[in-house]
Amino acid sequence: MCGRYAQTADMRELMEQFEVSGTSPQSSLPLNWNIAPTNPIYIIRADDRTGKDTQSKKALATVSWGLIGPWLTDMHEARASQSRAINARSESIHEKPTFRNAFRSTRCLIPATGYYEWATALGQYRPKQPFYITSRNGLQLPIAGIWSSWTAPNGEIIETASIITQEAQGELETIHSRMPVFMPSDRWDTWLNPRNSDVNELKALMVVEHPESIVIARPVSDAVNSVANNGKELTIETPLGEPETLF
DNA sequence: CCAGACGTTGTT
DNA sequence: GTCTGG
DNA sequence: CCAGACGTTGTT
DNA sequence: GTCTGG
Repeated sequence: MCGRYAQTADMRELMEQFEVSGTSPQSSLPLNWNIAPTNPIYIIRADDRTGKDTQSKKALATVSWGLIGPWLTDMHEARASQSRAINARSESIHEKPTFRNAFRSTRCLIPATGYYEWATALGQYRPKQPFYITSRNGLQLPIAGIWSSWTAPNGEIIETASIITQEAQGELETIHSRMPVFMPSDRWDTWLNPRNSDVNELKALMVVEHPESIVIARPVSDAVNSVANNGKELTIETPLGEPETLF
């Protein structure tokens, strides 16, 4: 699922919606309607990693999309690892070597203006028909994620993040079998607090009744397929082509 | 013991 | 680094 | 996630 | 078919 998304808000807007009172990046990211794996992205995380901060202040940060296996030592392998670890299954995230440490200690929210989903071959839509999925209330989608820090051989510190997924529900199920985990605002502080490391409690936070009810999916053109394309037009609703094979 | 994986999605 | 498979 | 490459030697 | 790059 979520392998491409849009982030077209400025920092001020994100800091408002996510109540960021801690640190924030020195410079903002360019508006991007076609964010691809390994691209720079915004995340919201606890300002104080130790969890000693009782005010649970939140920070805005920029990281690279896709976690790096913590045992890796080679820059090239790290890059390859990132492309393969952009999504973490909520069902198994607590036991996967690539994700488990980050799940226990460094969770985050990944804000998305909207994300793209391509229809699967066996559904009711033309295979690869792209959809743009946004929040019904016009706010940013608060996607549950994890982040981690990796030190390259040359000493460079690379921070990365991955999106957590779950089984698709409701209407989204007709497009694709997976969807992101959306984190309700009343759970943000608990989710982000590094002191919370109980696997069962954390997994419970990812379970929401009718998570699909907060979003709406609209078909868009194939232009989004190529990462070379970028712009508001990628998100404009486009009529569906012939939905089924004619016989 | 050592070697090899370590991830997700979707699928003929 | 740590787990799984052989 | 999709698109595009998938190769070598020698060199303007 | 499978990997890399974006």
